[in-house]
Amino acid sequence: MKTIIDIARAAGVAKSTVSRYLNGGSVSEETREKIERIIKQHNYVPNTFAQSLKAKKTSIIGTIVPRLDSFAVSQTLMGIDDELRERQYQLLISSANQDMNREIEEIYNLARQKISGLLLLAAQITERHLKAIRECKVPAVMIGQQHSLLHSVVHDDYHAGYRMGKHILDKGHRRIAYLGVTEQDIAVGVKRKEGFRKALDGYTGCEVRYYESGFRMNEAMAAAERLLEDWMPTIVVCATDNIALGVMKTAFLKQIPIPSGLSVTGFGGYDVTEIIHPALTTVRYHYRRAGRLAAENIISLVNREPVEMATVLDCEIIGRESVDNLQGRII
Amino acid sequence: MKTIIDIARAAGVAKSTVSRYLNGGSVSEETREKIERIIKQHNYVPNTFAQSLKAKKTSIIGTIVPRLDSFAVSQTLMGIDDELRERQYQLLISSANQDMNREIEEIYNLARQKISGLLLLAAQITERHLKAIRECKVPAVMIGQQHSLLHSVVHDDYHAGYRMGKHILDKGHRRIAYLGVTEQDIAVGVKRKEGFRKALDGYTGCEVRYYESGFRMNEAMAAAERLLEDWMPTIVVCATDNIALGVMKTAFLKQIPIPSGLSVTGFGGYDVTEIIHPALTTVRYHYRRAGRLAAENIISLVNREPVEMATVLDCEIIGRESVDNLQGRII
DNA sequence: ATATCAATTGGAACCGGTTCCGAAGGAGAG
DNA sequence: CTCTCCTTCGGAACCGGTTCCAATTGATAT
Repeated sequence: MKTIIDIARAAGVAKSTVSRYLNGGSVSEETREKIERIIKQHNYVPNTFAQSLKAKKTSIIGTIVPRLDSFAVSQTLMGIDDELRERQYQLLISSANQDMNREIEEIYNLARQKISGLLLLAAQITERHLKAIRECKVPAVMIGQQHSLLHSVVHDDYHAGYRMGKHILDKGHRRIAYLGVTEQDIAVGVKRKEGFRKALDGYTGCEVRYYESGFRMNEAMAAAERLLEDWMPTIVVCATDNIALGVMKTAFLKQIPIPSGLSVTGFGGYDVTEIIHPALTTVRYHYRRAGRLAAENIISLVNREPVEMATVLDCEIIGRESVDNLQGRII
Repeated sequence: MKTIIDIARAAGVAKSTVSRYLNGGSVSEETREKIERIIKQHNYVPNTFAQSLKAKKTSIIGTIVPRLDSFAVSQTLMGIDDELRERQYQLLISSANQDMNREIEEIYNLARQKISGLLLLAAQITERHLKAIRECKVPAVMIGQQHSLLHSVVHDDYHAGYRMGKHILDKGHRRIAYLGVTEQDIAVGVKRKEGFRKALDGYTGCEVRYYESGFRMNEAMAAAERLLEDWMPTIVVCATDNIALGVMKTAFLKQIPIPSGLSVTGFGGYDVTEIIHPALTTVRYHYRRAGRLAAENIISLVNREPVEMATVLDCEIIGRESVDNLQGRII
């Protein structure tokens, strides 16, 4: 591998001159051309370590994700990748594999690699997260969750819940089950439910019951089992698409036709929701755009430009076949 | 940030001694303890750039993937991550975003970062891939595709096809459509089909027709449309789960009941295939294990240990509801 | 007591860049 | 013609580690 000294020698100049050429310092037209030619000829590429060693930082943005096998995560990553690539930053992905301790570990780990910014996709932000970010003195942007002390790019979960509430009311549903998740997850467990509750607020002649499930399919199926034994609503509004898929599966197994016997909705806009039959009514989130925006914001932070604390992305209802229109029967 | 000199001064030794302590050289018990205490106290961590600069390599394994939003890819990555983490290697993921030029670019790019090994998930291996790997002098392991000049970890696509063929014959199907993909993709386009063909070989009273589709859902739906207008088989064997999902969707839209009106199968063992209704008969591939093995192999290569050129993983049929059993009717 | 040897340690060079500083040379002003 | 000033360039220090080599020390063998 060629070094800057080889180039300098071949060009008959000092290595500081080559360095200056590379970094846009003042170099005469003549030497500029000479160096350029020689660099091409040897196809020389500067050693990134030597550069980073002196500079004490890199152009790497570290991204910690809870897991890799999730539609939301991979879409978001693609958005991040798009933006970073255009802006000449490197993306370093690190999976915490659903383990919060590892999330914290990875923050320190990435800091060791002198990443210049951190993007964090996490379900919860704890004191330990904050401590790690503070200690590492690394600019950070959260995606998907909001926190008063951190910059973030979030989806408008409250409105998503609200719109979903209005949507199913429009469709004539009045016996409603809401299958949510733990309130430890602010975005999914609290905001969506609050928006939903608000939409139904003051609606008389409307019965709503709230249930809770885990995030995984099999937990959702078990929860659906319990729910449907407890009560028979006309619709189950699920806090995520995965939960909705679990409910649908349970309904199929119980020979309950969807949507005529039971309507189901989700949140997320996952690809599969369109593929399955009947297609699932859900809320589309703009993951990819969120990733892009987060990448933009972290770059701004790295360059010490001002960035608003929370960037909120809108989302939209996608009405599909999994919700029956009861309007006719009710009137 | 503390440097090795701070530690050396605080411990009253030379920095070479501290370095020796860190790298397991000969250090007396006494100084060992002293240095250990001081390192903990300052919580010092060596600068990775300075280390890599001298060592001229890293403990990073670069992985190039064609895209991030694929079940197979994310599962494989998780397997790679598991193994690398255990073995103290770092994983650097790079997405080529379905663009082959970018695959090549990324090889050079990763080489610049002095990765010590390369894992490559790609649909095709061209001369340019080989050239890049050769030029960068980086050990590489391919995943999912085989090539005579490169180490690889592959799934046994031929047998997968063969077993699928036998399976549907067992179920009594004799009017069979095979919906494949381009033969540029050796594993998916050629191997699966060959195994399948072999299974049906010599079976009299059996009509098989071969069709081709793209990899994406909407291409699959269009292909299914043409196929079903052309001919009405009892089963469509699809080269991937995604294509199978497209066929199922088309069947639903055409009001053809599955499996009583048409059976469908896929390859891949994607999660969704179990969730949908009816659940899809498919072949389960061990992506995660493939990732792990590839990681193991690349580490061996990095350490100049011998590794067999091709590691082949078995896969298994998962018979589910999307295939009707015609056996009774035929007898 | 002295020669031999292994274990331990410090000093210096090195990895491949960046950056500061001062010198050289040419152009324009007085 | 001389004095500034600006542009261009080389030299040297530095970033934070690793590693080679030589020196020191203490123990063992002779």
